[in-house]
This record gives sequence, structure tokens and C-alpha cells, in this order.
Amino acid sequence: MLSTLPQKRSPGRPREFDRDSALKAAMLVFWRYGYEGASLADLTEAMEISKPTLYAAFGDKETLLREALHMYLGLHAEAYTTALNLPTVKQIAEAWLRLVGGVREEAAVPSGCFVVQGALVGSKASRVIQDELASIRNEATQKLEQRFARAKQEGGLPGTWEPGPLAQYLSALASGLAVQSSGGVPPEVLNQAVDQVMANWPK
Amino acid sequence: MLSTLPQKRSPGRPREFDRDSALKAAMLVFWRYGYEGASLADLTEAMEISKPTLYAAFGDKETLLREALHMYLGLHAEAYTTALNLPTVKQIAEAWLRLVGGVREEAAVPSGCFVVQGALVGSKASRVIQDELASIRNEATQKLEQRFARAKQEGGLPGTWEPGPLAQYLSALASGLAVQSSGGVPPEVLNQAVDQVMANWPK
DNA sequence: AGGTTATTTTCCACATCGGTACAAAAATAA
DNA sequence: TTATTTTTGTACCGATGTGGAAAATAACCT
Repeated sequence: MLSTLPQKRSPGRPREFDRDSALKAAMLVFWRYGYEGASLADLTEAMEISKPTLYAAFGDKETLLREALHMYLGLHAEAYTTALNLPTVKQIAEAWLRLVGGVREEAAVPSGCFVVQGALVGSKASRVIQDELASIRNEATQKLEQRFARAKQEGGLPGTWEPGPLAQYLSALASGLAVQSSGGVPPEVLNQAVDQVMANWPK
Repeated sequence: MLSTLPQKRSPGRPREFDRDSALKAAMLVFWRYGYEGASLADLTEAMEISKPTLYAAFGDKETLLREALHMYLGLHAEAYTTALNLPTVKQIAEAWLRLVGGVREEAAVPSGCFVVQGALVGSKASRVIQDELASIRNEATQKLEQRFARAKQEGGLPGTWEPGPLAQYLSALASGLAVQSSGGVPPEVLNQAVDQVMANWPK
């Protein structure tokens, strides 16, 4: 019998570029310039492919963005899940702020958060994308809220917090940290602010 | 004799539109769609003037945005000043969050904050505007920090807060509230979050 | 080798972008 | 009246935007 290889080559001319690394390049461009701010010229240059090649491999710009967004989310999904599974609400809050706030040291990626600055506003033509990113933000907030609802049952929330408002508060703060980061506020400054948020965390 | 009116008319055809209300219309368009998301077609339609008229009266798009931004800031300047002059840090924080967070009921204006969503990211061509808005955000943070430094001298800050991080924290949270608002999160929800932030404010 | 299939390149289509030249229109000044 | 000044609408500019058609190319399979 013939061994079922991991991937069997499909007939036809093999592509000359690595689809995944091209997609990653596109993701970084969208991340930095936003959906409408990223032109096809920016994208093709970073992806090192020609325009029709991009078109053939990824479809139109909107589809490409969705795939890039999916990759972005996938790259961070593990960290999110880990954060949500931390034992205490305080630990979750801190992990969330450091993560979503985009407060990290890696200089290889753009500052800020794809989901925040990818299409916060824009022309009517990109309304669908704007709504999609807003939905993702809302879903994240809901995940937080559900986790905090569990925490409330299991032993209470800090201070006088309720799950919903606490989730909204953390989501907003995280988005705001991303805004500041995107605007050039250095990570140390933002980290220092988060430090003191945690230091003043209610019992 | 003819009465010397407050302003004597200059020769030439008088303009047929009100410059100030046209500028206000432009401000609302920039606020809603952002700098690059707002096309000249959007602007001229809302301002109810033709493209050459816009050019003669306001210069290019970038100059128009600056003037619209100036109007936006002017409309809120009084509220900012009032907030900064409140007696306690807690009162300042609450006023700031309600104001800058864009958590207000007026349905006549777009949601979110001009300074946040006007040009958070975008093409390289609009980098100047992006930086300008980021500067305005930073200046606001500095104003807060200076006020908190004064408060520290006069009697201490709540919890273990220091002026710099506290200012950064509030700025970020306000920007984040604006992001959430821009994404369609209803004002009541955001106000509820702010309510609990204040309820858990450290002594 | 021949045939098939997919990719790549060259060139192009068409809308929209910000920005303007021009002359008619409407007011004041002489 | 005539001249001057300023605004206004029409029509247009080059550049860039996204999106594609069609032919050339390069692998695979028999």
C-alpha cells in the first residue's frame, strides 16, 4: 500500500511563495495601517507578491483582511485562554491588561491592537469590517463577564464589582491601553500604570 | 448719513453659506468617519457646498480637518477646565471619564471621541494627522498629571497612586470608553462601568 | 513526450481620490 | 454706467484605488 504522506502535492505549477508567511506579512500591514489605510501596494510590497497573485491566492482585500485577522486572533488565542483560566479575578485582570493592552516588548510587531485600530472608524464602504471588529471586542467582553460570573458564584468578586461592569471596565481599559500604545506611549509607561492599577486593586 | 455697521461689507459677491455651520458639519463628518474615511464627497454633501467652494473657504482637506478639530476641542474646552478644577481627585476622575469617554446621551453627535478615532492609524500620507491627535491625547494626560501632582502636595492621592501613572490610567480608560462607545456599546452600559469604578475608588 | 492544471506575469478597466481652471454671477467702488 | 472683486457651478486633471482578463510559464500525471 502507498503511504499516506502528510501532504500530497496537487497537480499544476507549484506556487513560488509561502502562503503563510505572506499572510503574516499582510497581517502586520493591516495591523499597522488599518484596513483602509493599507493599500494593495503596501500589501503586495510586504508580501512580496504581485497584485494578481494576491488576488488569486487570497481573493479580494476584504477576504484577505479576514484571514489576516483570523491569524492574528489565532496567535493570541492561547494567551487569552490561559488568562481566563487563572485562579483569581485579580490575576485575570492583570493578565488581560498586559495582553490585550498590547503592552509587550516585542519590537517586531506594530504597537497597539489589531482589533482596536484595524477599523475603528472609516468610510461607509468598510462598515462591515468595522462592525466585525466591534463584535470581536464585544465577544471578548462577554467571555470576561462569564468568567467573572463564575468567580462570583465561587467566592465573590473584589470590592463591590459585578461581572458585567467589571468586564466592561477591563475591556475598555485594555482598548485604551492599546490606543495609547498605538499613539507612541512607551510600554514602560503603560506597564507602570497597570502596576498601580493592580496595586490599588480592591480586596 | 449712513450708520457705520459693525462690519462693513467687502466688495465682491457675498458667500451664500454660513462658514461656521459648514465647519460644524465638516467636524461631524470627520468625527464619524475619521480623517481618511471622510471623502471630499462626504464633506461637501454634509456642508452643502461645492468642492471649489470648500477649497476657497477652507484650503485643503488637512487644513479643514485642523479647523474642525479646533472647533471640536473648543466645544469641549470649558468642560475639561471645569473638570480639572474640581476639588477632589475622585471628582476629577469621574468627570474626566464621563466627558472624554464620550459617554453622553446626545444622539445628535457621533459616538466616541474625535481625538481617538479621528486618525488612530491610517496610510503613511496621514501620518502627520495621526501624530497630531496623539500629541493632543498626550497633552491631556499631562494636564491631568500636573493637576494630580498639585493634589499630591495638597493632601495626598488616593490609594498608592502617583500622579504620572494615575493620569496615564485615566487617559487610557477614557480612550477605551470612547472605543467601546464608537463600537456601539450603549452609554448606559459604559456609565454603569464608570459607576462601579467610582464605587471601588481607593481612599 | 503530451496533456492537464495551477500559478505567474503583463496589461488593462474603471471608479474614486484630492485638487483646480475657468468663466458666469453677484455684489461693491469708481 | 463701467470696472473691480469675490463667490459659485461645471467640467476636468493626474494619481491612485481596487479589481480582472488573458497569455505565458512551470510543475504534475500518464
